[in-house]
Amino acid sequence: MTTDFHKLTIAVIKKIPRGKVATYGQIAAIAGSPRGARQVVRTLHSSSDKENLPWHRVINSKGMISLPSGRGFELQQRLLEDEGVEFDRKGRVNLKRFLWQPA
DNA sequence: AACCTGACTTCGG
DNA sequence: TCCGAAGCCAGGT
Repeated sequence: MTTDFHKLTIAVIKKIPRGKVATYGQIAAIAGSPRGARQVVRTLHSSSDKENLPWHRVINSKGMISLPSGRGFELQQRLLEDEGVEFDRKGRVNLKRFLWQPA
């Protein structure tokens, strides 16, 4: 897939600072497609490794990790905690504090 | 070309 | 705050 959206998405994800998180929809919007959250997912699936993307900093709008337990969930949560991102009792991140605010 | 699927999101009850 | 339904987009079959 070689669309502008794809490239932009990669570029945007690379900018997410350590200790912060971004939502799929947020990234999609910045990349120019407010409704493209699902495309962001594709990009992660296809280029997270080769592009060296901080995929663990991408979570859903509820502030929760979207991966199924046993297939990355634990890893993602650990990586984020290592960067200082906190999870509440129900595994949610306080977006008020950790959401990346490009500005 | 139709149909299915996914690391999503928003909205109403 | 939680749950279900409906909307969305693009790639794979």
